[in-house]
Amino acid sequence: SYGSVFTHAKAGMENVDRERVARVVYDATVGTPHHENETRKERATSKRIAAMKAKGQGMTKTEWETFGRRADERARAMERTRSGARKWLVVDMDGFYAACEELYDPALKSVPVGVAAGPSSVLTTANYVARKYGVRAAMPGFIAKKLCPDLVFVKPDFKKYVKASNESRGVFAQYNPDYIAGSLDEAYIEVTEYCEKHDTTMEAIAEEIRSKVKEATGGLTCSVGGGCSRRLAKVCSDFNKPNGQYILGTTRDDILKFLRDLPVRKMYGIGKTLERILNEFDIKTCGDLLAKRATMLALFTPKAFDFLLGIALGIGTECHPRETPEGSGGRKGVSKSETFKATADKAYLDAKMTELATEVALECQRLNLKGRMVAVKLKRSTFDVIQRQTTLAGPTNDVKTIVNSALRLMRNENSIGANMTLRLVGA
DNA sequence: GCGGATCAC
DNA sequence: TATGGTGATCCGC
Ligand SMILES: Nc1ccn([C@H]2C[C@H](O)[C@@H](COP(=O)(O)OP(=O)(O)OP(=O)(O)O)O2)c(=O)n1
Ligand SMILES: [Mg+2]
Repeated sequence: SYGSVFTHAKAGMENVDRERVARVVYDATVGTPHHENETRKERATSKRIAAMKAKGQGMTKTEWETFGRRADERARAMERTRSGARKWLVVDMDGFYAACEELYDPALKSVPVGVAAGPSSVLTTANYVARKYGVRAAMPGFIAKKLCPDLVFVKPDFKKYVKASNESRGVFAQYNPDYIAGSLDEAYIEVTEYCEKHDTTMEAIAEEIRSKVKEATGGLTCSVGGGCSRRLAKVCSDFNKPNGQYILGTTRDDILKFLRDLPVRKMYGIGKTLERILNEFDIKTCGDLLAKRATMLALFTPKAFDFLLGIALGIGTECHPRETPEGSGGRKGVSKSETFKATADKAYLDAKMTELATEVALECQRLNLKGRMVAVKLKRSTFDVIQRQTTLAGPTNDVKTIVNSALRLMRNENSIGANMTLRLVGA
């Protein structure tokens, strides 16, 4: 495994013994179905990389020069759209679920805490005491426990998180009622007008917000990033985490200097796989990304190229999504899924699917939404995921229609060849 | 339109 | 012993 998920830098994990983490994770995981599935996916990525490299090597010098010129032209075109006029803040709570739990049980503050449904489930987050051991979100509880035997598990309690979230949002609304709620613990706030009207700065507002959020939530800390786009503000929110802030200057110079040595993995939208692909082309930082723009143009799709070039230049996401056509839409899906002890028992799987599809339909009714498509998700005991979908005659939130479609989709798969042993179903 | 894959949180 | 749940997007066909 290239292991980037559990070993790459995250706030509060700068001094972690990464060798030890990698070893413990590997020892606990090697040979398991989950690990087999991970290596299968990695092989697929290797193949993808090989195809990209072959494409690059098959190109003539002239072709490369053309890509170079075109990439430069795209960069110049993007530069013409550069604007440092907007002011965005991103607020992100520190160790959110764990910090909420500490409010209700202050004794947890001094011990390592992981928030998970159980030791064989994965952690939704860990407090900063636990992070020193390499314990973090998305890590299975039993591995976290190996890294940190004193780890205390706390079960997630969403009521607490929704309450704290609402309290913090009350603060954000004071600066812009049209703030964008990312998740429960994160918000994008455009303060361009507020700064004008009140003759103030992002720095000052960030200080205020941090103080007011702490007050409003009864003690939760957050970190704030600021910049001239949502993308830059977002990456800055992590820069001085926890309980810190970083405001990036808004000139081209400020931005390119900041990006030059910033690992690409820090940017929203670049995950473990894309990081690995970029690394194969000797791209580790956003600065590398800019330097290798010709390679990017030659090997990635136009959309992916634009995305990467935007990251390299620090351009894009300056405006409120409301100002763009795509951004103004509402919710696009409702789903329920559940993991259980793997089984091929058709009666059990049918009952589970019926239960979940019913919940989806009722949730749609509650939200006053109708769906044009029903999809089911099946995860085999080998961890590979199968999705099947069907487009309905017309939009519906009728329980019978949705349940029957879901059952048909699942049974159809389950009748092909041998019965599947499943560990998860969803609709 | 469908299915696989990736990503964020 | 054991690896979550929800929502979204993109790509290739
Ligand atoms: N794989 C994940 C990641 C996060 N979360 C939940 C729990 C987190 O508390 C919350 C916020 O996610 P963050 O990425 O902001 O992480 P934290 O707030 O926990 O820590 P940090 O201080 O790094 O922001 O979302 C989750 O359920 N599953
Ligand atoms: Mg957070």
